[in-house]
Amino acid sequence: MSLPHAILTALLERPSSGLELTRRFDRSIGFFWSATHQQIYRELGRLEQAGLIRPVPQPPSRGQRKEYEVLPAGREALAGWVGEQQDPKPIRDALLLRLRAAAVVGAPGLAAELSRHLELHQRQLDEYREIERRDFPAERAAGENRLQHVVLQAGIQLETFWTEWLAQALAALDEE
Amino acid sequence: MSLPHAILTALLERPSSGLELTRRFDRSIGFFWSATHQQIYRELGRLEQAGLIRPVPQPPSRGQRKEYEVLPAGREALAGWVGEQQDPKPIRDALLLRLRAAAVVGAPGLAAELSRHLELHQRQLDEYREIERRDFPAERAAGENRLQHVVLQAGIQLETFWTEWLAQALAALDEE
DNA sequence: CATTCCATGTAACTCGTTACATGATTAG
DNA sequence: CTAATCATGTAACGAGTTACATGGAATG
Repeated sequence: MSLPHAILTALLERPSSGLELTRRFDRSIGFFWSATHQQIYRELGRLEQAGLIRPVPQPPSRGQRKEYEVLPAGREALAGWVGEQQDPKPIRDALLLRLRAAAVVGAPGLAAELSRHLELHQRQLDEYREIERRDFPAERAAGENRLQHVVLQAGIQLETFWTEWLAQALAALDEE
Repeated sequence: MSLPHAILTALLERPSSGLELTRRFDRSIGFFWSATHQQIYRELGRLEQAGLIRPVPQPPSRGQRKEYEVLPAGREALAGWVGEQQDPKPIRDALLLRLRAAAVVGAPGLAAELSRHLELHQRQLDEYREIERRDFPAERAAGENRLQHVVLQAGIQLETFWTEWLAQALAALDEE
């Protein structure tokens, strides 16, 4: 049950319409919780139904955009969720599965696929590093956005892991 | 569409009944692709329907266990899947989301939760290391199970990342 | 013979994905 | 005026989860 809370967080950071949310779920928030516009509209409906958000009364009418804001009940629901106990999800990765399958049925073409993934992860890593340079310059490291920085670092370290591991895996595949 | 291929891989490694598969999905295979017995039985039905596996003719009747084995068509389907292009899934992690939410609504109790996760990941890491020591002793590193070892190393490195990052996150949370 | 465990399933639901629909605004 | 794009949705499906059902085998 994370999507509604992802949306509540996003709306607290800034009230938005469905499309704006969709855009934001392609960038910052989407870096660790992605969602399509279909999911978002469905969830906005449920959150409004549940009395956790409401459409903000509009400046006379700009097209048909519907801007939402979080109600006090929504903020409380989010705070409660943040404090819950939730066990980490076990790893679920198709690439690892494919490597294991390759050990049984052979691996033609897998090296190319690993290289491709390596490049994709490298690109993502570069993007995160760029964001870090822009948003968290070294000399005000202990600011109020310590938490955001730590979240970004998780992304950086995860992508670093993938690039390093994929290089290892390629080396191992070479020796087959 | 990974579950059917996970099952095909498992059955190629060793023909099994539904319950045996369930057990194996709690251990080795489950370390990167978990599944419940309900999922497994449903998928076994589909795979049999599709002509990719079949129940192996039974030694007169041992209870009601139904053992399955992979047919040639199943092996081909698996080999094809291994060679496909599949983009890596973006990160989707509720804990990172909760940290971001905590930056907005506050974080009472989050430190305790991070510590708890740290301990869980540490335990998982220890388990992987134990498996590595048992199944991949140093001096025959270049054997035929190079690929299995590389998969296990992914698990080890991922858990290592989490333990290190959680320590950082706890430190950051402390300074709030 | 009652209970527990083994073994295989059904049913109902939620979440995420893919394909499609519809009306309003803007650009050429 | 037409086409593109903005913005909000609906519908159908598949994968995963949770709760429950059923019957045989083994144990006291």
